[in-house]
Amino acid sequence: MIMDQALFRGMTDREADETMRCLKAVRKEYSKDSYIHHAGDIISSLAIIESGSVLIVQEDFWGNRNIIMEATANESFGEVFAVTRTPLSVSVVAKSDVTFLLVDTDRIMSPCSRQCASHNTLISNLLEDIARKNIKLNEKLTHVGKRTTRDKILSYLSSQARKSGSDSFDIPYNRQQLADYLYVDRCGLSTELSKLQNENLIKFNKNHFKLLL
Amino acid sequence: MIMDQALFRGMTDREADETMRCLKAVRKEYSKDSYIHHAGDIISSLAIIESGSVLIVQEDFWGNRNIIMEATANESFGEVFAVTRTPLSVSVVAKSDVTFLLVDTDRIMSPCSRQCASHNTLISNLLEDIARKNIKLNEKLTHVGKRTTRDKILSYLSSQARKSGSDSFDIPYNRQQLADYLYVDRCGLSTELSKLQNENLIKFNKNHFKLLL
DNA sequence: GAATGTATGTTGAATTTTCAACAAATAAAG
DNA sequence: CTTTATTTGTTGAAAATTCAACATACATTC
Repeated sequence: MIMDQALFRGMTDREADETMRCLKAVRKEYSKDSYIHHAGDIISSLAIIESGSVLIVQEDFWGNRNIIMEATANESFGEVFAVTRTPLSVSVVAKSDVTFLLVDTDRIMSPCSRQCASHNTLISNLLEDIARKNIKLNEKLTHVGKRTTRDKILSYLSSQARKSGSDSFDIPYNRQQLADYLYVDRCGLSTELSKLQNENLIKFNKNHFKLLL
Repeated sequence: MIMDQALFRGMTDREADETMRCLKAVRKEYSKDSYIHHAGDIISSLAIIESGSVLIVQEDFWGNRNIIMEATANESFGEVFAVTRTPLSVSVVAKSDVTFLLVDTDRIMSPCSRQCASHNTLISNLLEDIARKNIKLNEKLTHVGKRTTRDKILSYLSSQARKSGSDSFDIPYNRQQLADYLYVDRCGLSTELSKLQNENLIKFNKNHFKLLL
């Protein structure tokens, strides 16, 4: 269902459909392993995945390849590059056979002749999505920016405590996932968590944590 | 001049002024060291600084204070939190006496009665700014996410090479700034750069770099 | 051009992180 | 309940980072 897509929040299925037609969205198909975008390309459309999935990959000067993330059905990609017309710093590759809708962001941003209300909703949703991603990135950066595993942990736990509004809360990651998120070694993470517990700064059990003053 | 502000790109001074009135922007004054926003607050307006400057600070559970960034005249703050209505993860403090314009983001996002063209420009600019910030954050994260100083450097230099479109380019930082950006020790950075040069992977002189195959 | 200041590079010791191998606890499957 | 798989914790050695102190190069000012 197309309206499961975040960009269509607050629209009925009919409205979403109509908006896509009004914006002249184009359906594209790519077969597994083919390149959808190459690093350096300048794109003018965002893509909404209908089926299949894509990999966002980065290749450095010496050819080392790195998977940044995966996007799958009902997710989108390319928004920020399309909106800013910045040359892509990543490539996009079809992980499986994939179909998606391409929507020109200029068309999204300029008012349409029929003044449809869903058009404004779409713009709001796009802005909100990007802003939300922005907050997440900023947050991660403040954790990751700490020099030691200990400080990364404390920064992360502080922020989770604030979000939950309590000094006692669950985190959405297991140890390996938390280590990946903070860019540290899982063993080092476990060790440091144990130390923090011994020093009575925190208490934890599985993914439930409590901060102590 | 108000139109020096990024959000007013493409508008005349008169248009910018008119738009601000149309959006019922409110002028606020805060005196040095007073809190403009507290972490946890939910805000609905972005702020455009007219004079003075503010500090975006973060305080963790144990009370450690950390300056994230500074914003000064003609810059703005609060956009992403206002747009998403996410509780602030930071506080905003007046670094000096400061005046700014508060603009409600709901009003920005909903079409105004007079259908002014600058209104659409404003929305575009806002979206573009946030998207651009997003790209910067993502980029930094891919560098910072590497585990070793060496890999951080190579990731950063690769991306600069791509941006410049050449294997030979200047970087906009001195050593200390680059170290800060990559969250590493300046001495370690210098050492690693020298190693890379000895291994004939790169050549550099001051802030000019060349990547070698 | 001497003196001062700033940016960069170098070194070794102390600290921290990673890595590998394994132990213990918990969950899932038969 | 037993077996198997998965997650988490622990340890010590190797590798990398930080830190402090200093050397060198370069630019600026008087």
